[in-house]
Amino acid sequence: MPLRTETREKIQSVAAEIFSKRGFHNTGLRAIAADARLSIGSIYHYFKSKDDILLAILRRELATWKEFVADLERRELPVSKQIEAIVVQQINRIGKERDRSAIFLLGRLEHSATLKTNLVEVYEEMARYLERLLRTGIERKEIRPCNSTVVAYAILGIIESISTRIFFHNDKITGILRHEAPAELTQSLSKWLAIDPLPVNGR
Amino acid sequence: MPLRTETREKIQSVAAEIFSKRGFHNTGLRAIAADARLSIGSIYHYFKSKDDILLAILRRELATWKEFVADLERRELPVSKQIEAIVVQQINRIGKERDRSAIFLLGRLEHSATLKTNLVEVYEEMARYLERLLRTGIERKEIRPCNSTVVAYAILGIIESISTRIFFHNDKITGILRHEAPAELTQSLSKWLAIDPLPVNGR
Amino acid sequence: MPLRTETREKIQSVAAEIFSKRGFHNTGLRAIAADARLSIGSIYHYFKSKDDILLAILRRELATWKEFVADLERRELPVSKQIEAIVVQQINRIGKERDRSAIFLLGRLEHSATLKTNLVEVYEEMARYLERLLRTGIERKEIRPCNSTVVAYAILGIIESISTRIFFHNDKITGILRHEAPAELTQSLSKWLAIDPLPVNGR
Amino acid sequence: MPLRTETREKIQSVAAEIFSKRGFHNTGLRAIAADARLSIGSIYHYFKSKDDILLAILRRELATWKEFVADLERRELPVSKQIEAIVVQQINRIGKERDRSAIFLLGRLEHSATLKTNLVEVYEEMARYLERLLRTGIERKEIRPCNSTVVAYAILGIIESISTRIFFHNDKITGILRHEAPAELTQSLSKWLAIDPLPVNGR
DNA sequence: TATGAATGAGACTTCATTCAT
DNA sequence: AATGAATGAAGTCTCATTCAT
Repeated sequence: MPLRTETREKIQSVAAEIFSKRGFHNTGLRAIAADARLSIGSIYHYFKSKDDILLAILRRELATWKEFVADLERRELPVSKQIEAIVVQQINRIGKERDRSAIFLLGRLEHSATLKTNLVEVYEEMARYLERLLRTGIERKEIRPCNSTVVAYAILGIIESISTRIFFHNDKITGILRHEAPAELTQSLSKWLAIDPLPVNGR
Repeated sequence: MPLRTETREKIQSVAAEIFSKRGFHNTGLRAIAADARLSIGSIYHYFKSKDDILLAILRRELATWKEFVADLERRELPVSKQIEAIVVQQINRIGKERDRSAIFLLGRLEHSATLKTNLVEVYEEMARYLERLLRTGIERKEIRPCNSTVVAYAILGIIESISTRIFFHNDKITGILRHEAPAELTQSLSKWLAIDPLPVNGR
Repeated sequence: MPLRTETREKIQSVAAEIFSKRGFHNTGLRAIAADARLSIGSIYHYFKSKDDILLAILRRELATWKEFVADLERRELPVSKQIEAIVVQQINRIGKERDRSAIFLLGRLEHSATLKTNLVEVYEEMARYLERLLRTGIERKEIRPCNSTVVAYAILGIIESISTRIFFHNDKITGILRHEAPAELTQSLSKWLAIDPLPVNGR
Repeated sequence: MPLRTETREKIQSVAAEIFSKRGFHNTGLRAIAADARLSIGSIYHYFKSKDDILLAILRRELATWKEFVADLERRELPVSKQIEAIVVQQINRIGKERDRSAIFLLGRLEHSATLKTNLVEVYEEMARYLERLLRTGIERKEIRPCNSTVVAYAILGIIESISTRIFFHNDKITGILRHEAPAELTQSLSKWLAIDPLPVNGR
């Protein structure tokens, strides 16, 4: 018999999947209840509102992200490797864990004013994290001096765009992105952020 | 007395602004009617449904984009300059023409299944265009060989991410992005896509 | 074709009748809509919520009451006659204008916290009015000195109790109350509030 | 370990308090369960429905009332003293025993059609009792001839109105009513019901 | 061309009640 | 005896759309 926790997680997973695929407003509680094999009423034992479900999903996603980046830091990888790892990991997760890779898909959902703050905060928190990472890399001269704010949002945009494309389609391009994006982006990022070679011999 | 066309455009502009800001589902026809100083009934003289308004907006946006890129081609700029122009122009439009810069904001709106196809097509059409452009650049040896599909989506993601951030907020970061993103991204793209220097003296 | 105002009044009257009879919480919008021969949705053109309907009813009732007492004052009746008139008129209205005699039936309805304030205020306003009237009577020596606060609430209670009994039943007692309460209460009030006769010749 | 009976009484007391304060429909079983420190399920061991709880409360209140009036009769007080005692005692109980003074507050609660009969019966039973008492007083020439039905409902209304005002508020007026109502009403009732002095000398 | 009252389907949510444990 | 997860009916409310004027 499912424990409280299991049912809650079930609802969250199911909702994450449907929200990601169809959007928040296009997903009725009927659909969530049906997929979770529960009555609509039951959902309200576990979440106090539909908004609350989305918030729980986002909190879980954010926690996962934080664990992941904390782990990267602990391993004391060079900054460029950390960024690479973040990009590659997010892209690889899409499709493998559809219900748990929603952070980039949900963050931009249409939202009530109440939710907006929370959703935006998740995205902003990731941006702040990347910014700090970039600045550290610049200080340590591991990457070239660049505008960390601009580059942070650019990197998030890349992840989001490619993740979304993979998530929502299943065609030839999906395959290309899934298989080739990690290598291409690794190379792109390395060129993008590489320290400029010293001019050997100024004119 | 406004002509049919003017009223139609008015509705479109008003709707583009509100859809962008609040989302498609969070925007009722009442709100559009109020902002356009029209009755709800009148809107149905110009558009056959709410979905239809969104479609019209997207078609207009796509046309604008096509004109813009056609112009770039006509001027026979080098590929890297064309890409640069596309990125910079989109970012500069945000905030200046809120009601006409919606393409990147609307493309990711939650949508009914019916609309989904159309919205995605716009995004895909832009991706296809960038892909072709990149391949041309590679052929002409103006940019380094890269996976044009991956890079195309990456560039769209960058534009989208930064545009969105500028559009929805008005804080210090907004300022940074607005003023510094064009230069930073120009530089980033140039490094990213630059032809690898010939190894001076192969081993 | 009914004007906006007529429909609004229709809803109000219908709702007043049902609320009075069955209570606020036991009355669904379905019932109001059905009795008003309208769709549920339509009701929301005229009232922004179910609470709002109740508020509108109370405001109308209070206005009626105020007109009535203002008229009494204008006619410069002695205080005891005014009180008598108030009591008798309220009792006579019950049954004649079921949809417009709701003030004493609605004031004590179960209510949301939001409504509570408004509902209570109506009742309190009537109490305050009676208090002032009693004090005036005492000053003018038209009625005996008494605690105007206590007596004001007592009079309201009498009206409420008898009105309610008439409203909700239709039996022998209803008839007795309807026909005999005015005379009995007139006499009762006169004894209750009469100036004590001077002891002619104290033993 | 609480005995069945103690738990049952606990539920009843808690429910009486909340029903009185917030109303029947505004009180969920969750609230009762929480206040009684019980699970919702448990409540259904002691009462077969929410309605049943209210009925039990009313039956208890009615029993208390009957005991009280039986005691008055046993003491063979004059009728006017009995009425006085009833009025004063009810008013004094409010605030002292919030959970057991509910009869006048509950009697007018909104109720399902099923409950209506029962609730009304309690009120009617009190009215019948007062009527009989008044008629006895008239027969015994202890009080003036009056319409016992009308006066019975009037007295109930007075008690109800003042009790309610005390129960739901806590302001200056609450204090006035609590402290001065017993004396004022005692005096009022005595004047109201006093035997008319014999005309000394006809004509 | 323009209006806005009217509609009805469907949204989210609450809650008394049941029942397996 | 006690629990609380699960249910499903009913509640209030929103909104795109229609249509008589």
